[in-house]
Amino acid sequence: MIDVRLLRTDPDGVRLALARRGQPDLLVQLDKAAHLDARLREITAERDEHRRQVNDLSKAVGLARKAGDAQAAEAAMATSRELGESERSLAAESDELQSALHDVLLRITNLPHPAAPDGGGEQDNPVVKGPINMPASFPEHQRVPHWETATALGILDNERGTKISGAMFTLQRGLGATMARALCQLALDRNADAFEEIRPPTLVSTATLTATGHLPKFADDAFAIERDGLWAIPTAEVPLTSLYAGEILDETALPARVMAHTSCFRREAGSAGRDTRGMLRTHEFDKVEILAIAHPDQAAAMLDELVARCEGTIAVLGLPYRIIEICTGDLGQSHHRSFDIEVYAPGCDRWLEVSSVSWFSDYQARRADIRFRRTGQKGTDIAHTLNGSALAVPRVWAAIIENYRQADGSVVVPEALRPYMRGATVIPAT
RNA sequence: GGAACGAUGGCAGAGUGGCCAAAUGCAUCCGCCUUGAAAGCGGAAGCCUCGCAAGGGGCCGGGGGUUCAAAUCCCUCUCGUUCCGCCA
Repeated sequence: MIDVRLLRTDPDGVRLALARRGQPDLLVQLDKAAHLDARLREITAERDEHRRQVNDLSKAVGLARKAGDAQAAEAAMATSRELGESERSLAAESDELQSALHDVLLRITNLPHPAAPDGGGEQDNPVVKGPINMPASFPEHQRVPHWETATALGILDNERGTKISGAMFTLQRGLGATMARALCQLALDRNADAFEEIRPPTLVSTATLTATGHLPKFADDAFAIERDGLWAIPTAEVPLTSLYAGEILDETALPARVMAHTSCFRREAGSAGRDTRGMLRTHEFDKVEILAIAHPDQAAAMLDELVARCEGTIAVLGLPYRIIEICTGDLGQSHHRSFDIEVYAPGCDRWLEVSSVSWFSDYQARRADIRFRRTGQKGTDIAHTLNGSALAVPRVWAAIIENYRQADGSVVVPEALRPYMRGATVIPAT
């Protein structure tokens, strides 16, 4: 959530920042929030005054009783009873306003970072680095889509995956399955120098999925286990962000860095028929996520670090890649500033988004109530959260199959993965 | 799934209608002492919110109720612990 106080003290600034996203309705919601907030404060002040009087009278009753003055006690009780009536109705109104304001605020997006590039949508995202590792041209034998190569090699069996679970579920087998696991191991090992490995739950509560901004707006995108009130996580960002929810951290504990390898589940509602072949878009996939809970002053540098770490893993795999920055029109609800890493897949002839690194400012942390205490100072502050995909398996896996395909149809195992693949150097054509 | 007990400040833990924002201990911060530290001694200090301020209001797991007045009584939900049952 954005800070209501900022909306009070600098309404024009908030308005201008949000306007950069190019969604007129956001500004309507913003006005609604400002109006509700003003009304709420009016009512709350009035309610508080009534409460003060009731509190004073209650004390007076106790004192009068003790002094043996039954008549005075009785009089104070009568007055207090009357005040109680109006106090209750004011309190009810205040509660209503508060929950209405909360509902509106939950759906208002984060403010873009001033340096985030302006733009109307995906097509306006600028390339900020690369292409790197990009050959001048690709030989014909690399112009084969991964689903054809992998199926022929017997390492991808989507027919059976579909039999088991339905469309958009994949199944890797043999060295294909091993390579999927190897990719995760590589990503974990490359970040183990600074990140604590977590194995979080992959089914989470509604509160947890709300903290990251996935609810209430994007309920249709997540798999729900309604009977138990649980949701399947779309990314490890969800449980990792809530790791310290409701806690007050010591400033010296920041930045807190954690990582996790989990399955991720996405309904991909509305994308039926798109990218359904191969592994470009699936309901369930594996990913290693790295996440930091940082002091606001550390956040900008942390964003750079996360980008560098995610980029490093792609680079060590020898894949052609580039980095784009997400423009204001394409920025996700919770996002303050984001970079995507894209890998080129010659078989599909497409740039594939394989990693997204983002800074959420205090937007998620306010929802999750993650605070920190400055050493030697009173009070608490909201922390900042950042995260990035250290490695998302399916698209990287697909890009390897396409980029490392040889003329005989076999696929060379990238050097960096060999230690995790029992020494296999090639996935042989049978 | 059944039963019992529990949930209080950063942590531990008293408190069973008004004198309670709440004892005490640990941790924290400031000072004294010390070459420095520890120990010791003295002091400060919960969180949220409204307000320029003075000050006000709220918060004892969440929600509801009883009462002039609730951490305290009642209902309900959630979570935890232990025992039984089941089980990788």
